[in-house]
Amino acid sequence: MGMTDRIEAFITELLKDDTDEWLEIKRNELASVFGCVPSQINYVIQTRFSPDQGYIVESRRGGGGCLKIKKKHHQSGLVEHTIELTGDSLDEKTAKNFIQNLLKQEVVDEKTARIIMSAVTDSTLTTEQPARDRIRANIMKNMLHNL
Amino acid sequence: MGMTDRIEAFITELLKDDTDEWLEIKRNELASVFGCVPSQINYVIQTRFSPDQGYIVESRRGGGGCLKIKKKHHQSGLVEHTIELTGDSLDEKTAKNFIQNLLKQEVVDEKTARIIMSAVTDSTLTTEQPARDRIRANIMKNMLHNL
DNA sequence: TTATCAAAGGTCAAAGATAGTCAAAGTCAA
DNA sequence: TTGACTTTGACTATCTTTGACCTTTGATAA
Repeated sequence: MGMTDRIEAFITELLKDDTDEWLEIKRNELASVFGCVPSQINYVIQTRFSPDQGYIVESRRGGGGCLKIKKKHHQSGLVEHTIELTGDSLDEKTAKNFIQNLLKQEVVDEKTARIIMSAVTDSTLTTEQPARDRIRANIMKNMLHNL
Repeated sequence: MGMTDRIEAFITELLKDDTDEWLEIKRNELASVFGCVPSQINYVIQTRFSPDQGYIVESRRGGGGCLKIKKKHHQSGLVEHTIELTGDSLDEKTAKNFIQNLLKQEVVDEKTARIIMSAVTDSTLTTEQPARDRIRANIMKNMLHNL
């Protein structure tokens, strides 16, 4: 397991406790704990704690600055929320993030996630853009409705 | 016994232990153990651990990347047969029949059938023919491979 | 008050680490 | 000999790690 995965696991663990609260971390501090450069933390945040993956991140620079991370919670249910976010067009990467998020939140199991993923990857959707992203959005929404 | 057969045997042996778990291997590492080029591992995977042969393979590139292999649990000849029948083009009515048949034979449960159906109905596939039936076939085969 | 400085965090592109693809060359049995 | 299967390696795609340089903020000195 690489650096990024370890830092991800660390943050995820911290977030488990603070349900619904902001988790505050110091970028430089965390970096030195893991023995990596500070900008690696940004990479972790960008690739593992994006809005698509159900997180909100804010930050403050300067003295006493920090990163604040929070897990989103949805009143209307994650599935409905994901359908809304999908809209009329959906690219492959975002689709993947959505599915991973549903899996992480245990809304779907691993097998279902894989089946859904297999229906919306670029390798199966052989149409030209922008039709491809529109079809992907359609398929995604339909499947989610039938969860 | 050639290289490919030896690598196949090696992986099969490893899979025997992890029942129902993902087996993780490093492509480059395995290649150097067997003293072959890395791409030989891909050949082994393609010819010996394909979906048709009952395996699911995923992978990650980049630092910390790896191959993940898993033996599918419920091997049913019907799934493979359906994949064959699907071919390169599939109309809606036939798709529906296939899914109902899989359901009747209890190869898939109702929820899974519903999800698959929702991905291949005409109402989601908004492309013009004959592209529509080709995409439908793709989606169908991909999903079946991941059952 | 205002200029300046130090202490955060942000950006981006290059380098590094894996895996994938494809076609040419090699091998072997019928 | 020929055709199917195997082996190789050059080139490609993707993900991660690192570091130089940039921006923002709060504190402090003038």
